[in-house]
Amino acid sequence: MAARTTLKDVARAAGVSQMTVSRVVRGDTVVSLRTREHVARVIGNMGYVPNKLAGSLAQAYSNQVAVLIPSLVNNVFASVLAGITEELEKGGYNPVVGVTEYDLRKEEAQLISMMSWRPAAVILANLVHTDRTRSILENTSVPVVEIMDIRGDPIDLGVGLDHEAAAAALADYLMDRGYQRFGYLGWQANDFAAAARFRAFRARLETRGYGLVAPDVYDAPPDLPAGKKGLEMLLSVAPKTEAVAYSNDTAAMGGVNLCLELGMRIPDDLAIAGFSGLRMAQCLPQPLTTIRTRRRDIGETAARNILKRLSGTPVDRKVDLGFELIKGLSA
Amino acid sequence: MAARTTLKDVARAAGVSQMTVSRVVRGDTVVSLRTREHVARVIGNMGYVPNKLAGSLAQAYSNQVAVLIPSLVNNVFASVLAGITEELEKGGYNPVVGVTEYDLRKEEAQLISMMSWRPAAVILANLVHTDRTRSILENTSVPVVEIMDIRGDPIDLGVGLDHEAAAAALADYLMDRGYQRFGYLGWQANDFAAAARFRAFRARLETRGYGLVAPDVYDAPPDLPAGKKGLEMLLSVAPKTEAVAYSNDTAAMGGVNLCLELGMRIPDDLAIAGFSGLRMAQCLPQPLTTIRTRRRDIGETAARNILKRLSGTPVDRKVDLGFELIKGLSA
DNA sequence: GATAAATTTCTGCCCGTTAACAATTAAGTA
DNA sequence: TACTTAATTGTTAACGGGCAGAAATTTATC
Repeated sequence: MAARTTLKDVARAAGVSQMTVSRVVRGDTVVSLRTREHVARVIGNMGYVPNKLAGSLAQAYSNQVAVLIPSLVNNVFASVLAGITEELEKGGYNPVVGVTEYDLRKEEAQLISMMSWRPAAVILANLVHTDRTRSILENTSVPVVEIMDIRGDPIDLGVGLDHEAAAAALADYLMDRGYQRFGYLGWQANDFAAAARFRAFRARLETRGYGLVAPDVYDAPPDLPAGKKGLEMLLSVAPKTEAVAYSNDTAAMGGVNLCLELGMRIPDDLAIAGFSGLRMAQCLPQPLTTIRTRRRDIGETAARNILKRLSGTPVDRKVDLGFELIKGLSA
Repeated sequence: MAARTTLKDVARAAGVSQMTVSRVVRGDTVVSLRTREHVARVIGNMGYVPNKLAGSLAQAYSNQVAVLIPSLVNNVFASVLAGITEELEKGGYNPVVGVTEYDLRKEEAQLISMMSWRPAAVILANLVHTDRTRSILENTSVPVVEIMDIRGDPIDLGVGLDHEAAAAALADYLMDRGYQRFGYLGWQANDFAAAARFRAFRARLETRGYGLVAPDVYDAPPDLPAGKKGLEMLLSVAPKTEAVAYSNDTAAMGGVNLCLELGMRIPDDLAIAGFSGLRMAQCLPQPLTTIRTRRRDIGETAARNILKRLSGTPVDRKVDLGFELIKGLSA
């Protein structure tokens, strides 16, 4: 409503120079205690809020960190973001979130938009980007962290896990358990990490002489209803399937639900495995067999490494947080 | 790495004036097509990204919208945020997200931090805030939307539903179905909307002569495991409970799971109701009885009203998106 | 070729803040 | 008292672009 009060206004009201007010705002102790208290009081009375646009412009530096994630509704990224947010806050930084919807074009557009705010760092998912995105990231002077997937070379820093190794581990486990006829249900053709898992899973089966009865990658959000429908379709095509691996726990829960409805026993009639290790899936009547990833940790580590880098501390270029096979009762 | 390229650099490289480049960047059609294309090409080659700090500073205007939500991990807010994000994008605005963790102090701190970026608008949850927060919001000239709960008077704009009415409707439904011994499981004492639902639910029971066997509001994230444990505790205290209302679908699913494990039949041995209408809960073997709220719509409407307001179109001060009682098979 | 219309440039000044340097004041010392 | 030294406070010039208005240039029209 009212015209914003600026440094100048405060300075005039307090009878000091703008520079002095600026110093007080930033808690610079060179200002004498007396003036500091005086100015602080005036600031309080006038309800002055410093303008970071101007501040950052002058400093060529901001406390905003650009975060580009594929989806917010996906619990995995929500956790990652929660970790990022919490850790960044400790260093006085704020995340600015952009959602890419697994679309590299949108990622690029979002990145450009965010770069124009001169963020202090960039966090984004996976290692696959458009040429333009790469070029921008390679030429920026701020830290860049690529999270989730760490196969391959990060542009600057990387934090995550080896999705192929994880998928292979799951395949091995299922084969070791004696299953022979496998199905795979994955979604989002452009979720590169998920796609990599799918390929690695199939490849591992093949190295041991097995294969997929009906490999399928649809293009729909991998949620519970999709998991249910997907399994229905799979079973209609390949009714003798013994074990189904899902690209995602939520979808796997849909599969479990379908079995409950159809009266199929898990894992005897059909074994089901997921990916992520959502707590929720461990609360099913039969805890889900799945791969636990350290989502929150990934976010925290990414943020922590940014803080380190910004403060000049050396940082590991690549952090593998690993994964854990949860041997549930569903497979 | 390289010193940033600025308008001036582009102008020099393209052999035109800064003003012309500036016009091209902003898509001003007064520039001839030829020059526009030429300059655009140079911009592309040089990887120039305009500095919005400078632009916004000059214009006292930004395209960032501050969004303060209680939690990201909670699917409800993730959906709301998805709606906000998508709709804001259409108008060329970007959300800057802050998480308050249901803490009014954090909300205040986040708000102050965000206001210093001169956002074009503010979206935050519920109508309860600290005095300082209220005062900041009342004195700002930008649109403010309070979402989720619309009982009471919004500071500027409001979009959501009447949580008390929703809880009362659920209570009525359960009583009409003939249940007599009710339990309630809610979490997060400082989730004001949830608290209001709890009170309204209990109040409605009482107006018809019923009551809660063991009212409980814990302080933990209301997720599936919590819903399971909560029900365990409730049943140990009040084994004869006939119907349990949860403050949240996710937690309710935990209750359903416990019943499955214990071999209790739903709704004969125990009726269960939730709140939110998550799609996931409709995929259970027995779809959950619950209240469907229009989460995504709330986000979209909030964002749309901001766009309207910013473009000078008149806007409804308060939008009630209502709710819908889903008569599932769990109660 | 003259005149009007469409483009493009130029020149300042402003946005609100900060870094670097300069100036002032107070305190301490010989 | 004069002279250092340290502690404070002030001044100036960016930071990168936007906007305004007048002047200069090019292009189109008759």
